[in-house]
Amino acid sequence: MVYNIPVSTMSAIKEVMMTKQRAIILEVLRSDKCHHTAEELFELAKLKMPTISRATVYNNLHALEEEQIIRRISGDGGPDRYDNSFIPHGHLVCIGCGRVSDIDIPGIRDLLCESISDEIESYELKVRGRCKDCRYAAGD
Amino acid sequence: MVYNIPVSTMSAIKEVMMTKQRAIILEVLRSDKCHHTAEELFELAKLKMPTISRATVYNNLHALEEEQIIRRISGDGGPDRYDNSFIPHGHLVCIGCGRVSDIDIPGIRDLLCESISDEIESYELKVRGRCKDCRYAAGD
DNA sequence: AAAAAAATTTAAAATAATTCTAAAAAAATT
DNA sequence: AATTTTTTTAGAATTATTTTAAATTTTTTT
Repeated sequence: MVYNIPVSTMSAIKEVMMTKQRAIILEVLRSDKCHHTAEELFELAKLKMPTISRATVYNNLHALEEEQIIRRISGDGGPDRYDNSFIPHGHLVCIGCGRVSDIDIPGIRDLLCESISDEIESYELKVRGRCKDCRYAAGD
Repeated sequence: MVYNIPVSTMSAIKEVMMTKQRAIILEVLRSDKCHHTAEELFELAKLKMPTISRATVYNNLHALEEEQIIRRISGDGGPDRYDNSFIPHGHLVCIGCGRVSDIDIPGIRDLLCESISDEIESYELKVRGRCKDCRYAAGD
């Protein structure tokens, strides 16, 4: 079986090989909106391919990051997490339940460029506050 | 010698003991605008007290963070760094020289509160771009 | 299609950063 | 001054990640 398929989501950074393992890792990454750790992704990938190795998960996560397909979110105490989108956006780390969700902050890129009077390469924004679910549960 | 002095910079979170070690760690943290790693702070503290232990540096950094005197900046690949201010503000991670500097983004807190329609506890913002020095060196 | 070369995967060892532990020391309280 | 509490210390343990080198898979060359 031949897997030499250019990865579709990217605007041709490099011609990239799609192995079975890499396909599974991407599939798992895209299967929910969660921001999983490498270890979690390893466990989830194992359900689909029990022989997959932890190092392969790390290897591919690095490669996918390099190829600008996914983005690493530096861990807040715990291990790093991975976002299945490369486009920078904010993350809400819930002080209630601990979950990490995406938030869109319109106009932030321009605001940041203004602040450093230059173009920015990317940004990482983590907001600590309560997520919608936790606010609702608290009756606000 | 008695060190039971409430820490001045905080709005009384808890009555906190000021040991020699803790004073040195704070002193080192405040001696420059750099955002040092725990290991760097340990080395700098050793210059002032050669017997200080690495665990003490970690202990105190955690305690100071808990007491809202300093803030931990989660490491971007490397180890975590510490900011001698507790007040959230942006950090510019220079893609040229790698240094981490403070940036002020006016109005960001309100923008973030709007985005999650709630008060926020804090935020962490890392912008990847070129610092003033590197822009200057490049002739822009 | 076979052989050779290149890239990827694997399992395990190594490393880096941080946390834990238990005993010693220092400080606070009685 | 004796007791209790807190902090420090050095080293062991743990966690997350990276490295290694051999095995496997895939691609390229013949």
